[in-house]
Amino acid sequence: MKRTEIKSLLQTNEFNGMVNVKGWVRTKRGSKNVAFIALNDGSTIHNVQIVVDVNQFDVKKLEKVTTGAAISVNGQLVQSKGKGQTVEIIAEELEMLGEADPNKYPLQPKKHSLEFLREIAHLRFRTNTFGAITRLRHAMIFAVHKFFTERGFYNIHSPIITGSDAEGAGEMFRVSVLDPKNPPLKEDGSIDFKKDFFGKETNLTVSGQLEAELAALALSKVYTFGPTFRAENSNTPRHLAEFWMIEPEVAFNDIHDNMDLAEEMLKYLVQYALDNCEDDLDFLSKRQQDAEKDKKQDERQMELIEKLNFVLAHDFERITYTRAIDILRNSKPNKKGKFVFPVKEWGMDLQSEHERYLVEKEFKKPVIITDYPKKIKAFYMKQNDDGNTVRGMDVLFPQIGEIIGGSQREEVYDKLYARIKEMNIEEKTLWWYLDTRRFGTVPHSGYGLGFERLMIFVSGMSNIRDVIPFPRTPQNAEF
RNA sequence: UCCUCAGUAGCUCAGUCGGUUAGAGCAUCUGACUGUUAAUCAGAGGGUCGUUGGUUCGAGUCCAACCUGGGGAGCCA
Repeated sequence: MKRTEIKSLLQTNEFNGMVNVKGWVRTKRGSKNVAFIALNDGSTIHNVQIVVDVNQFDVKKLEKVTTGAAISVNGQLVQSKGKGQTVEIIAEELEMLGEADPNKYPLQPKKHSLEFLREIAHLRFRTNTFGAITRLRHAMIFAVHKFFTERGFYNIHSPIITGSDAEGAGEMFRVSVLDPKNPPLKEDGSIDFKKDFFGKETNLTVSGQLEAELAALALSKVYTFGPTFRAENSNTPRHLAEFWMIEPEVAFNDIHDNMDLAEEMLKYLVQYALDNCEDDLDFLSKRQQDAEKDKKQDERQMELIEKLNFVLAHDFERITYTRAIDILRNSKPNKKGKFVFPVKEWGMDLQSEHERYLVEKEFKKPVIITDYPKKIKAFYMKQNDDGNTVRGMDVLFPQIGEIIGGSQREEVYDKLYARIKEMNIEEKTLWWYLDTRRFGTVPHSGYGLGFERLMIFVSGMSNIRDVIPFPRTPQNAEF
């Protein structure tokens, strides 16, 4: 008999005949004559209830039906007599697919801490929370491709192994096939990477931006969505060593078009989640509300779905770095000396306490900051006429901080070249990038969205390690 | 990497001023119960107190180092 997914079973209105369901047991409870099995197959967060007339089944077989076991059940689909569910299955045949010894199986029908579940990441898919996150994550991946496809973008697979640390975005993971104990050496004693696989030193990518720019300067609208690797020793709830990044790059777009695209995309993704993941968001909302109970009143977050709707309903605040500094300088916490890093002069980098203040206290909604001092930003950002600032933009979200970083790119060869020299970047490794400014260069813009940071926001989870199946962080690559 | 908090049963935690045989809830097991909703009720089993060293007549408790985890900071998306 063909398996029916629980998701479609629960939506059915037809109650005639047998069905087959397969899945994993969440709980079994009952009395002398009747037992109830809550079964889940991952197609939805909801379980289907299996009703078992204990007297019609082998006692030993039923004993093995414990939390975590996989079973297949044939039975009549009927309207439920009990409260709490509309339909249920009256079991006629029950087949054990895979037992789960209750004395060894670590998941119990009770609440587990997220820290504990991280230690059993191979099994945490089987919890409501991680089922919901996994389905939501898929929906967001799909929505990203849908958004860009609907707008005429082409997806680019930028290389994962790269030969240059072009962006200077962070420490890199080396890719090498040389014997680490006995590498070939040059005469001066340094490692001879000419003998390595690619004939040069190579690393895992820290960004697909530069390659995306090359494609944008031919196809006009492109985006990448791939894995990104940073070997920074970052230990925070917002950083991963391996994460997924979305990087659109658009020819002929200026910084304002870029902001429009970023805001439109974020709102599209949030709307898509609300439209397509209602059940999972409801669960995640309850989960979050539960977690919030332990926090102080003023530290509590807005309810998840309310928060998502709030973002949709309001325009992001767009301010320049200069204005941000003005606001911060005159803010109460700055005057009262509450900031760990007091805001004094123009030119300083904004600390996360400052970004937080702007987003959570001053504007109470997402904020886009533009026109940063060129000293604190990357070499490729378009220089303004004032000579001091560049057309960079950071989109700041509550709790997360920087969810998007982007800019209009410097398209004028001489200016870009001068900046490369100023910042002591090896121009030899960037000849191909510079070439695009020599042949048919045009203004263009783009940005990078950290996919897991988006997931934090949409799911209401507070730690980035809980929105990716197998997080890679310093000292942790177990699964 | 820095600051800070924590590590006690399968899980979540309590453990007073350093003092007898280290406790609870949940989970598990056994029994009871005619439809339960994280079922309920009764009982039972379950411990290298993160590791190593030190102080002490005596350490879960005090000290040191290390390991692991949380939160904050930096780096950034």
